[in-house]
Amino acid sequence: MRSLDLDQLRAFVAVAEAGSISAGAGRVFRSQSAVSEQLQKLESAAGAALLLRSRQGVGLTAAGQRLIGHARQLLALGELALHDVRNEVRRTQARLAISDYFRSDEIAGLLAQLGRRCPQLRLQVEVGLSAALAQGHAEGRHDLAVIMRTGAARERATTLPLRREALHWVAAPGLDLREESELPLVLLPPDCRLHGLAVQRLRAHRSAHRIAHQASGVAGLQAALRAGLGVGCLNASAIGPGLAIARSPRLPALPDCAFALLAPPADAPADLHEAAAIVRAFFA
DNA sequence: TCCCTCCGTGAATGCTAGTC
DNA sequence: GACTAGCATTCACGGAGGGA
Repeated sequence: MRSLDLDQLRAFVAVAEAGSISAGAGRVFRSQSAVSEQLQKLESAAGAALLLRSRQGVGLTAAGQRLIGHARQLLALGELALHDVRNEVRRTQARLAISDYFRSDEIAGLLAQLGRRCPQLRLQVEVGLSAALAQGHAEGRHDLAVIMRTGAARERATTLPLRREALHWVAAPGLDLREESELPLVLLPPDCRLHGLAVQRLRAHRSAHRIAHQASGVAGLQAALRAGLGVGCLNASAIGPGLAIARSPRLPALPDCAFALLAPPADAPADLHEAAAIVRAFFA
């Protein structure tokens, strides 16, 4: 009866994450040839090819993709077992803040991945407005924060770019704005960056407008837009079903927005830096 | 103590993509 | 086409550990 060797699994995960046997070998502090042989033994034990080898590096086969999730769980379980028998309690509190404009289905996927790959983390998640989250991070109330930015912002060493998205005017499909002397706006409160941006752009464009509905969160904002209460401003990935991009000469062009990660400080526990790396990889 | 097995290292080798 | 860099595999060798 063949069984899986934890050292071989560790090498396998390292190689898969590094993208090559050479790079993976460095991660497990072994020579490249030793890791190559470990992988061959693991494949022999598994009875299937796990890696697609090429001169540019390695990728995962279908079997490898199935195994890697189990491998991570087994390694995490092994760590947990060791800490248990040594009577060590290793739990790191991770206070994660995420912009409300970040897609909720992606938040679930991100948190699931963090839970799988960092089982020692005790996650505490807050979803809110980016300005408040950034302030919370600066004041040490959040360890990591995924925030949305519009326009130029002062860069800090701990600010890591994640991705850019287009901003759009959004409304229920078929909403007719021609009858409205003032554009009815559906926005979050004034401390929301998109609220300020939308109003500023409309003023510069000399488009008359009024706040028709002020929602407390993006879900409420989407619901109000779907109900036809007016036109709002959303990033591309937040335009959910039942909403469409609104086009009118009265609506000025909008800039792109950017999601960024406010990472933990350099002296933070290694678990938090690992979590930050996972968040970045999630966006890659 | 000897022998065997396992595992790791380093050198040699082969292959491919990129560069000049 | 020659050269180089980067990648993988193979092989010889040595150390550690276990059994007789």
